[in-house]
Amino acid sequence: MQDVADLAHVSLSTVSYTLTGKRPVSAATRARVEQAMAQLDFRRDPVARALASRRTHVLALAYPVYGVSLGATLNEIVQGAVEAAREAEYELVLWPVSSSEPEVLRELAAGRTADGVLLMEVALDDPRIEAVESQGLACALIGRSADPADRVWVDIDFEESLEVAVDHLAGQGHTHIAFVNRSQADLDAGYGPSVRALRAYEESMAQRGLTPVSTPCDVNPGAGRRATTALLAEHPELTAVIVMNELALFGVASALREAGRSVPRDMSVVGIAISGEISDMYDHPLTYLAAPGPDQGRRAVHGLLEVLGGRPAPAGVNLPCSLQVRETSGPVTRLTTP
Amino acid sequence: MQDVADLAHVSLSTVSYTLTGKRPVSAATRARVEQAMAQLDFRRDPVARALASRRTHVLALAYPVYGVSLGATLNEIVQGAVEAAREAEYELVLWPVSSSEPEVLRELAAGRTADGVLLMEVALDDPRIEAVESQGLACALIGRSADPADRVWVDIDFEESLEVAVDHLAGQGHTHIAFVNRSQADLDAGYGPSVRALRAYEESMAQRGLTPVSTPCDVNPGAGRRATTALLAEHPELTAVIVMNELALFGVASALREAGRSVPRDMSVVGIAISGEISDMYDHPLTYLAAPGPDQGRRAVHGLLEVLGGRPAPAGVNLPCSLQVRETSGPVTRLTTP
DNA sequence: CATTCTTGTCGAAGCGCTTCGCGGAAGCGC
DNA sequence: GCGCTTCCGCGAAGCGCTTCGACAAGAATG
Repeated sequence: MQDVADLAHVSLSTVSYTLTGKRPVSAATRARVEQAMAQLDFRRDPVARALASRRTHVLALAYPVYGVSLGATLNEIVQGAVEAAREAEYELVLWPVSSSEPEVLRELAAGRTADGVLLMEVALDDPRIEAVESQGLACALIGRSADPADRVWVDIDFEESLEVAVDHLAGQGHTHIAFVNRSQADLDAGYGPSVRALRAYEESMAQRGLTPVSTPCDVNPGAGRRATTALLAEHPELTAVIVMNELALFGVASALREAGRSVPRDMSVVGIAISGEISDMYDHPLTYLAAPGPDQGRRAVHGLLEVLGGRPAPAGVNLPCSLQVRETSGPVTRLTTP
Repeated sequence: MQDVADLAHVSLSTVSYTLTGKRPVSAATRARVEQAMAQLDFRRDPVARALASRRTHVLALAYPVYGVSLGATLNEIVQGAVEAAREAEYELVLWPVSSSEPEVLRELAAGRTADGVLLMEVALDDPRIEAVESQGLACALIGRSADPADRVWVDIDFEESLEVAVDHLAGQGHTHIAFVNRSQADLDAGYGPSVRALRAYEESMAQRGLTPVSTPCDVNPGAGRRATTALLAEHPELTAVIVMNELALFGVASALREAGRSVPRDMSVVGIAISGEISDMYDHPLTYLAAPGPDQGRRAVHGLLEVLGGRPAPAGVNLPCSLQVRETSGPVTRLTTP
């Protein structure tokens, strides 16, 4: 940095000020400094900068490496977050921690190698929040906690999503619509998405005078197949199924095939809160409600930056999923005998 | 740190030396210092430490966030790496970068916020290697490059794995064994695992005078189903299939079910280089060659630390997969008519 | 007993930046 | 022409550590 200053015939502090913009620098000086920096291929040292300014310009995202979700949906969020961070000249790193080991997260936060932390897959009562905040770091939630007041959070509007899905199917004449949720364990743990989606599904059905039929389902194709097979056996009158479970979707497909139900002639399938990438992997082009993945990541980062900037903490948002009508949903064409 | 020194009646540098161990400190002094640290709940600042010592004590793992692999297998590697790093008092962070954007990686490396970088899913000619090394950072490869000489790498022994798989099946009387590989795109890109596994499969078959039958297959259940269906149509004499494709496995299962082939009575299935978690998700307990995931991560970290420590760069290793015989493989029970 | 090591500790000089206080040079009104 | 403010730039003091040279003791050596 001193070299740059010398070359531009200014003092070292002036170079710093042109870089940080924290004090005015005349256009002429700025030009000379920038020229010198380019000439010397100067890049300021993030470590020294962090030490002097007490800001690392790093945002950490607690990345759940334990557990078997399909990367795609998680990674869309990461991608959005990375982009948003990059635009704000922040660096985003992933901290590999399981949600069940808040102490590890606490240690990481104590090191203060990041200015703020993004938490994904937040449970209703998530110990990680306290772990981060106890170290004085800002934190933003992707998915929301039990008491989201006064905190930055970004979540999916499950209420609306299920309403839209049910509406789409009901509008096509379906009256027997099932819902395949995430695992029973999630439900028991009070994991937001499972709980809220189930409730929303039941309400949407009730409003139309329809009887809800739902089942929890582990996140894997085999479980999806078994759950669907069981559902069909018990409720042969079903003509549509809503699935909020990435991996189970594939099992649903095979169960339907085995049951001799063709899609969408005999049976409509709608995915909830999944990424486009998953839908592309499906047998037929899948009708689904696209998760606002990248946008979630982006907004969470923005929220976090607001907090870091000392601005009033913005409230949380529920982002809508957008309905993508493809080829797995259609009007009822075969009358079922209940 | 000065507070600790005062409380222990020693100088600041002595505190530092008891922490780093770079100079001898008498047992008595050490005890006093440690007591003082405990009393004050002192934790040294990683940022200041990094600035002064030019060592961040951080290892970065380039984490491929684009692309749809199933988290499980990737994450086993991460877990192993995290543990190994933690044991060595290093911190492991994930840098979210796609393998197709080496410039991003170069920028990250230029910031020198990590001492070394782990690269996963290395292609035969991977531009990321140069991107990292050009910035003077050490790097270790998980999967190996075209010219792995003089570099730290950890890979899976595909040669042995396929030999073991073929041997296991041939030993049970199978003579018509197919191989479902990863995508054609991987094969074209010269992605090590696909290429080496295919070659190894063909050699193992040839050695026994058997005719190899293989197919590339995109990494998703639908593709797996189609590939298997096609395989069975063209080679009805098949009685076994080896699958090196996590997601396709599930499609293989449905295709077999649809073709009326029961497993393992009519057909044996063996997974290659997959994690236990995936196998658990399979319909029946799957016979598979377990990827040495955690061990790969662990060894890569150790290798990287050796290099950082200035020790002679250890050569690479091919780690074996261990055969886990479960219920999807068994002797031929029905004679096929070719 | 003088000399050379060894061992344990200290003070001070950085690491590469940010930031604070200060002051010179314009620009302004009267 | 005088004080006044405003605009820019400078020097220096850190940020919280590591590390180097120096230096007392005591141990080992001849």
